[in-house]
Amino acid sequence: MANPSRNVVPKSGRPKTVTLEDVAKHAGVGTMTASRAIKGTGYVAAATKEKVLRSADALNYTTNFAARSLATGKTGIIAVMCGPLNELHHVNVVHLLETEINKSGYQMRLLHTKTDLKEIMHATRATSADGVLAYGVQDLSDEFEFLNSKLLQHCVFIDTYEHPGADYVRIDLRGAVEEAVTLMLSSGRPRIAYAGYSNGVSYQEGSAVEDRLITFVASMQRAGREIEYINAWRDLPYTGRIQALRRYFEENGCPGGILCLHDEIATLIYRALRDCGRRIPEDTLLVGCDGLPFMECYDPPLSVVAQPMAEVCATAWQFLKARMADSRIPLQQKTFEAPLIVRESLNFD
DNA sequence: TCGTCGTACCCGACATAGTG
DNA sequence: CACTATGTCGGGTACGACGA
Repeated sequence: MANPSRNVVPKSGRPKTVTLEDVAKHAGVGTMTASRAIKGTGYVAAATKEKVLRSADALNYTTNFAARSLATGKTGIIAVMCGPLNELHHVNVVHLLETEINKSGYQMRLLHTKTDLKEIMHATRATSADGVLAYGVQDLSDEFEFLNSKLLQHCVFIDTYEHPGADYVRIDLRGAVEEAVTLMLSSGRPRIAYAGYSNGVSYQEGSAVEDRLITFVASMQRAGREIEYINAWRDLPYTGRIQALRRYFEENGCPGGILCLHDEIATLIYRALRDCGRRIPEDTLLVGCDGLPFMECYDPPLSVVAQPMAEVCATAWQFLKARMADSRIPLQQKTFEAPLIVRESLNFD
C-alpha cells in the first residue's frame, strides 16, 4: 500500500524543489537507493551510485536539511552560549568554538547569555540544537542536576567554575594570578590594585567569576598589603570607561601594579595610564587575563596571564561530540592550569 | 550467504478539510 | 465559528525481498 502522501499535488504558491524522489525517478532507482548513493552509506553498486550522482547533478539537487533533521532528530547545529559580544573575551571564545565546530561539519548557533538553565533549555529547543557549549554561565550547577533530565540537548560547560554534575572544561587561573601578584610584590611596587567590573565587594561572596579576585585578595593579605579595587565601569561606553579610569588615576594617583579581570580592561587601563603620562611597564605593571590574540600587538606589550583558550575550546568540543555519540559515558571533566606569560621585552629590574 | 535495492512508516509543525 | 481529524512536507530507518 503506497503512502498517500507520496502522490501529492504541490501546494499552490510553494516553489517546487527537487527532491530525493525526483533524483531517484530520474536515475531509475528507489528513493532509498538514491539516499544511500548520495550519503555514501550502505550498499550501493558503483554503477548505480554513479548514475544517481549524475542525476542529482543534472537536476541540481541539494539535500534538504530540514527533512533530514525531521527523520534523524539531528540538526547539525551546536548552540553556543556566552556573555555579551561587546566583551572581547566572549568574541574570542565564540570564534575559537566556531572554528572547531565547523571543522567537524556542524554549524554554530549563538545564543544570548542566560543565567537561568530553564532559559537555556527553551532557547536550545527553539534552535533545535544537537548540543550546547556554555561559556561562563557560572552559578548554574546547583540547578543543573535537577534540570539535566529535562535538558534535551547535551551540554558542556566552559568555565572557571566546577559544575559537579555536568561535563565541563575548567580554566584555573589561580596559580597564574598568585604568580603575577608575587611578581609585582617582588618588584617593589608600592601600590598594587585589582581592576574589575563590580563594586569591589563581590570577592567577599565567593563569586565564581571572580576567583581571580579571591586569589588576588588572599595573596595580598598574606603579604600584609592593602587591597585596592578599581571599577572599570562595565556599563559605560569605551570612551566613558577610559575617562572614568583617567579621573580615578588623576584623583588617586596611579598604582605600581594592576591585575585586571580581563584583557579588555587591561587595554582600557593601558590607555588611561598613558593619558596620565605613565609608562608601561616601567611605572605601572599591567597584568591582563584571557590571552586575547590582539594583546600581542601592544607596544610595549602588556604582561598577560594567558588562558590556553584554543586548547580549552577544542577539548570542550571533543567532550560534547563524545557525549552526543553516547550519552551514557562517564562525566568528562578537565581542568586547565593557565600559565603566566611574561612578555620577553618586559624588564622591570 | 552476501550484495543490492525497495516498501512502509516515521519524524514535528503547520495547513486544511470535515464536523457539530 | 470552534474544534478535531487528517494531510502535507522530504529524507532516514527497519525490515525484508530478490538474484547470483
